[in-house]
Amino acid sequence: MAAALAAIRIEPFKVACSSCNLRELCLPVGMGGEQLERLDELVGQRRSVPRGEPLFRAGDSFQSLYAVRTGFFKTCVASEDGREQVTGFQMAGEVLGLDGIGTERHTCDAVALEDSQVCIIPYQQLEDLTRELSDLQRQFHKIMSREIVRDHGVMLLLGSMRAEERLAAFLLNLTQRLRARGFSSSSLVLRMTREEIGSYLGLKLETVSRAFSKFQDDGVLEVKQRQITVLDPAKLQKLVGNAPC
Amino acid sequence: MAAALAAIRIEPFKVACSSCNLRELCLPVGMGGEQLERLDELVGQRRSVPRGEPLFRAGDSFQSLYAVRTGFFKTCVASEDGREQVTGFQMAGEVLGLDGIGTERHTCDAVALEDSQVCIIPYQQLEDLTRELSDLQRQFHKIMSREIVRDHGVMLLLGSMRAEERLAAFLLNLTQRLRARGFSSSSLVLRMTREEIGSYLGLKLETVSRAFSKFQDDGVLEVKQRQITVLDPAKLQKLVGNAPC
DNA sequence: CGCGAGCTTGATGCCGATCAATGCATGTGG
DNA sequence: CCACATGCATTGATCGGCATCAAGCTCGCG
Repeated sequence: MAAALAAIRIEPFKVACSSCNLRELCLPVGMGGEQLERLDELVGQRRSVPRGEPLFRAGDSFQSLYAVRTGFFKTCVASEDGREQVTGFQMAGEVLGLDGIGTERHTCDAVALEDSQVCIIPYQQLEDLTRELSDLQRQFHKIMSREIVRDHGVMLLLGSMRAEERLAAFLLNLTQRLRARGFSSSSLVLRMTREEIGSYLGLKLETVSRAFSKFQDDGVLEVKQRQITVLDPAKLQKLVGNAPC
Repeated sequence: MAAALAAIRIEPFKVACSSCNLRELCLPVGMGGEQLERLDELVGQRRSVPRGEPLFRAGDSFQSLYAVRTGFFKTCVASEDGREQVTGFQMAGEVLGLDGIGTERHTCDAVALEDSQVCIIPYQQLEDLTRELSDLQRQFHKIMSREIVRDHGVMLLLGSMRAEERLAAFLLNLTQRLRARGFSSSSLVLRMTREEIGSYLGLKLETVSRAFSKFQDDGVLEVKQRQITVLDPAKLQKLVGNAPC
């Protein structure tokens, strides 16, 4: 109970989009001057989410979107009969909670995979502000649209790729997003378990593990538990899409 | 060439959302009076798309969204190496083209599965109007959000269901949407081939065919080519989600 | 130090892919 | 009007990739 309360503590101090180093990746893309000031008024609070704790759960009433400031999240949906599917992993600058707009309730769980912080974006106020700032409106719509396109990519992966192709595509996607944030694209630490990767990719954890081992044997990766080094990015790229059919 | 020109002919006469019998399913949900008039100004043109022809293709410049007025569409994405994945089937009242907002180019093909008509919703003008009409803005955001939620559902299906569960889930989804449009939910004519169903569900056409035959043997369905009758909806419902694990 | 969560690796089995043949409806040209 | 072509669907036989079951390993942590 105490832990649950701690999990939803809200940071009282202000954070400014205008001084955030993620502004080129996040909601403020392409905005300047006065627009950024207006956005600063909107996004006034952070929230800390300890590792393993939910930011929100399916069924929760929808009030806000969240921009990841630091840390790493997963989102997962469940069917009535208890099956779970990880639908995405989110890192700094990415937006969480878009699923809640349609029904005014969240439809998935968002769980921190490490100690994280998010910026709270009150949705009603965001809608009000996007009616004034067309650049913000445009950017918000783009974020939603890209989420749809990303989901289509995952469908393609789940519907037509074999296990090793899926893992290769997943790793390439991760390294690409890390590079966009100024991190090395050849060395990364996975924040999620094999089981979570497997759930995302529609595979069992053993299959994920075997694929990692295979990539290591083939000299594509070095794998030390969650510490991954990409030795041969070109070969990894080729592994995605040498269709057998 | 003549056929291509015919495919993009635009109907010159006006159609009004205010008098459309799909308005409770489409963009105008929850709007009345003056708002509907404004929407009528925006959505002024239809376009006919003959069976088999694309409404748009991946790579096309994005200008408009489309609301299906009559007919039936599929959307599909392709990877560089030529694999295809059907990402959805759209019927009357559903919106096509949301994928294009993010990059200002369409990222998937939308193809008519029967002779169809769509209403053209010029995107720039829609953005302008949503800045004035908060009800329209809200509804538009809900449509995008629900598309995201729908995609998550497909991921769950592709990532964790077995063949027969997938087909059962697909059929239940179809009948539900048909019922919402006033059609019988026990008798339906599929507008897509077994191969297209298979692509959507991550299965081969033979597997789809076998699952249909199995359902017929079990007395759940009557299957005559594309004419499907649901004999036992409860059993169909149970087929989704008796997880083996 | 020992426990437990997470990871690796091996052996086996099953579901769905693949290959192949046949059936069925629609349409077309002689 | 029939012969034939064509596209789609069904069904059977076989194969392979991934799931499943099981055992041992690694590492962080109380």
